[in-house]
Amino acid sequence: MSIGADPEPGLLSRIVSDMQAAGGDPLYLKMAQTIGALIEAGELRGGAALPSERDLAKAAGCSRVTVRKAIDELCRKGIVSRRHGAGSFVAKQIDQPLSVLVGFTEDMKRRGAVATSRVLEREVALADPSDILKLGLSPTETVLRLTRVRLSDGEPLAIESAVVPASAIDIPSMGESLYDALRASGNMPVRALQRIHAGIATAEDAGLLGTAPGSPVLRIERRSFLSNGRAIEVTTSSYRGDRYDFIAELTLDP
Amino acid sequence: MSIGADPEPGLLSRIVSDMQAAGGDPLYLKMAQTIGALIEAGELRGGAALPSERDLAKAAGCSRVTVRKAIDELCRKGIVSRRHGAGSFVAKQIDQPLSVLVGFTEDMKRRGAVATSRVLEREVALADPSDILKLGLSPTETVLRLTRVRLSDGEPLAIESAVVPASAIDIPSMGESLYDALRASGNMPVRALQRIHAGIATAEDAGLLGTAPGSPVLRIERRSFLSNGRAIEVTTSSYRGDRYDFIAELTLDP
DNA sequence: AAGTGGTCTAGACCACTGG
DNA sequence: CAGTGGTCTAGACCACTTT
Repeated sequence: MSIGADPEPGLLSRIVSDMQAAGGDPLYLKMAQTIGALIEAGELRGGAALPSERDLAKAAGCSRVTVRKAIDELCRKGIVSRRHGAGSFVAKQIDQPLSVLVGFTEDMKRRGAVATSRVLEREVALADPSDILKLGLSPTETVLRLTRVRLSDGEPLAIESAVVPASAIDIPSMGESLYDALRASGNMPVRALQRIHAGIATAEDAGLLGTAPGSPVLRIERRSFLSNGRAIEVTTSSYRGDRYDFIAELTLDP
Repeated sequence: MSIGADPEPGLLSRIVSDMQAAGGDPLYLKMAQTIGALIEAGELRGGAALPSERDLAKAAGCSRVTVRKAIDELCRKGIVSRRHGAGSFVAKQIDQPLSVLVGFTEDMKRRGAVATSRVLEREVALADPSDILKLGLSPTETVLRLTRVRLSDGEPLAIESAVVPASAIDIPSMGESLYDALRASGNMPVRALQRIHAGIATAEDAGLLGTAPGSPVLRIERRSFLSNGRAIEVTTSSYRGDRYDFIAELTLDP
């Protein structure tokens, strides 16, 4: 037997004992979280074998169906892969899927920078026709329009203009992060579509971004949706082409 | 009862009878395909209710677990959404998730245009250090390097340079489409990461794309991977900023 | 209260991988 | 060959929505 590919001895009991600690989640999620934590903590290296589904079920005192749901979850996140007839293994390349729905603040944090911003415009106004169309509003609704220069480690990186229905956030208590405010009011989007194209900085863009007019910018229009499919945010941004890359993941089977 | 939200009468028998036709796939996939086909054919509109899981199981003569797996599949693709305690419904906005892994030819087809190309360079050569790094090759391996101007409906849209290990395709039989060749040799990637940023056209770019030097371009570097995680393709492209948008989907939970 | 999806069980058989 | 994941069953109870 090739030792490297076999489940680490004692792994089974580690998983089961750690699992007791988890909260009120369903059993299959607890198991997925427990195994996921062991992987993220580096205790299970890439390529390491998980215990077999039957062993996990026996040790955890649950059915194999439940174990399968737990491993399904880990496969969905891409941190475990299955091989029919062979076993389940920790995925080798934990290439962070960077196409995750986050706001500017979190995006910068993930890139190891600190986000700040300078507000250019902040108003509550009647939705204009374009907002009505993109957000699916009624013509009498009001929106918060927030235009900011976004800075990364103190350097201007983007001009961002966000529009959200005024009813979706508690404006007085809102801080720097729009997404924190959306989350606080239970309106955090779960999905977004981005349209990305290349443009060149206008004189105004250049002044705000500290670049030369005619320099390249990445223009991004983001529409974000709640889990019920309702649009909750439209943001248009212009990023400095020389300082920002957008990373997208594509998959074969949608 | 609100008629619009109830399952269409006769729907159950439609699903079950159509299901018999499907091939050797597992039962849950057959059911998912059958329902998915009804939705794509427009027979089930957005918001329409599916029959309950118990009804589907009874009508199809299978267990509810199997029905749930079928509906899981449809939910994963985003064409059905569940509401606990209420039912399962056809998703309202079948906003095609456009961030699907396809080559230029298929991308243009989906946008309703015809793709052609003009080959600038086509050679089999030793992998250079950059290829070795990005594709994980050994220094003695050879690669196919294919540089083309890509045209959409006859107009230049992009300059694309692809590198694949020579061992991964049958070069003599290869046609216009690199992805067709990869598929034919069983090396179709299932996943890719794209790095996208904005740039401006050099004089050479401009000449090939038929634009002015200094006009905006979208520079895309794509690395594609097989299901076993091995890198199979690196393509760098420059798209005309005025004629191409990249569309990406972001989700909250990776 | 009735009906829905969400979780879970304790089995079973099949298809595949590996020694 | 033994062991693995892949599919499937016939139930059960819980949590939630709707009427």
